[in-house]
Amino acid sequence: MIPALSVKEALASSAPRDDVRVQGWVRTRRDSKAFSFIELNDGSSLRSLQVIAQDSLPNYLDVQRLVTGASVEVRGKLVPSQGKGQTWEVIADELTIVGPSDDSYPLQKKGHTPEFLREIAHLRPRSNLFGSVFRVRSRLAFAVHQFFQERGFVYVHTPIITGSDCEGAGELFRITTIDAKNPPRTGDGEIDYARDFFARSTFLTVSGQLEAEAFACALSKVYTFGPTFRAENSNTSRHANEFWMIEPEMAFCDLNGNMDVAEELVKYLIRDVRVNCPEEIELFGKFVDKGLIARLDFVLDRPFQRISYTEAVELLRANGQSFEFPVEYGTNLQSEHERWLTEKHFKCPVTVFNYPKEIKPFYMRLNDDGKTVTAMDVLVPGIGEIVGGSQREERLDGLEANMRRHGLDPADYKWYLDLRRYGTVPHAGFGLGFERMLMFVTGVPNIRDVIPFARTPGSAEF
RNA sequence: UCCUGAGUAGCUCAGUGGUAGAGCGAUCGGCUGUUAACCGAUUGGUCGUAGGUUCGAAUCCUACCUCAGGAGCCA
Repeated sequence: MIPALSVKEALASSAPRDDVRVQGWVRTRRDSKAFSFIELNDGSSLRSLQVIAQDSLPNYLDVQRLVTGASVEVRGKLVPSQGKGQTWEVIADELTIVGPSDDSYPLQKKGHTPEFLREIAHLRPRSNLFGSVFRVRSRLAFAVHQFFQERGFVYVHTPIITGSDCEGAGELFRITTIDAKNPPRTGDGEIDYARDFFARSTFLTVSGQLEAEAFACALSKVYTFGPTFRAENSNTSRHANEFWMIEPEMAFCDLNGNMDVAEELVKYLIRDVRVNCPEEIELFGKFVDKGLIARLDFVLDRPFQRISYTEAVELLRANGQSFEFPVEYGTNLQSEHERWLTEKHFKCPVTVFNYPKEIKPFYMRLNDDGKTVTAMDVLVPGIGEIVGGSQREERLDGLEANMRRHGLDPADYKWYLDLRRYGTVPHAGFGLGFERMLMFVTGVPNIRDVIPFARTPGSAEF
């Protein structure tokens, strides 16, 4: 049997072919006098392949009953199309109905709302929009690895199950094999996790950063790319409880180097998708966000705006713009403030750095002013924070002091402190939200629509 | 978790106290190298759930559920 051709390969053909085999799902079918047009899609490309099924086929009556959603295999000739709209089509010599469908198939030829498609998450990749989103997702993940591998970074698989329960990166999902109906108890009646599976409390990771630091202090430049779990009851278009995060960590690197890599990475990813997913980006520009392509190109063309937290606060206050929440030094910037900076004032991605130490986690390096730490956030229009990172505190005394100030016991972080005890080096890293990056390059406004099967509060059906 | 809004046919929606509607889809027929085809007919409903007000509720009230937008948390 001849090998099957993907729809993408068939459409890219440079010459007619006498004998081809294609497989896929029927997007739509139209009857003509003596034959039937079938649009065949196999997800290899946004476009479908037109198949001509003539009434001379022995199973033509069955072919005429084919409805959207059915799967078929076609053997025939790839020929130049007589009609407009496509260069190639397949004249079927043999059409096998692999799996029929029926009128209860929920996807129609017409457009559906993303909210409806979310309810049929198992079928939505068969739509143009979601097929495109997930092809881009695959390409974007590849580009992430390409970026780091080209630059000599080592990919590290940090653990999914972790015992670090106080990183300050949000609520955690507990991992346990304890019988909820009959848990072991300590003397004072509390659940005794020392008798749990790992002989201690364990959780799904909220960040691979601490482990990545250990590897950076050995392999110099590393990155992680994997799932992350936060048990936050967040109900927004840009939060999910399971998401993927990219976390580079670099030894002998300071805040400026960190900001350079973050900016380079974001631009690299945009450029890669622009070049390698042109049809998908065009679709998003047409049906999802009319300003998408102009915005992506604009971001590629100019440097990100860099501004210290202090300068940002001054700028926001000086502007006289009335905000719902007041701008005050020492508090986190509100979403409306970030939006104003990226969308109204600079109209491009903005990297804000050197935040007050009170509002940032213990591991960030204290600046010489004694008031700020080397934090940096990359904010992008429409989404807000897409990158969060810092130069890490590499001085043992300083790190221990930070821990105490945050109410943490240094004894719980012995291995992490060892990194400062033995051959400490300045190092820095950041986290890039993979889905947020995907939202940015596709223009898709809801994180639930860039994850195959999204996990959000009250929702884990699929 | 808080604030706001919305749940009516498979989908998108109209219907503000008096017989449940349209477009699309689907089905059947016609026409046609068609391509979000076209023409005609047919099909289609616990009006989110449970209470309440009223002679009468899709419509007014209460609670709950679900979804969306915004806020907080952050990636």
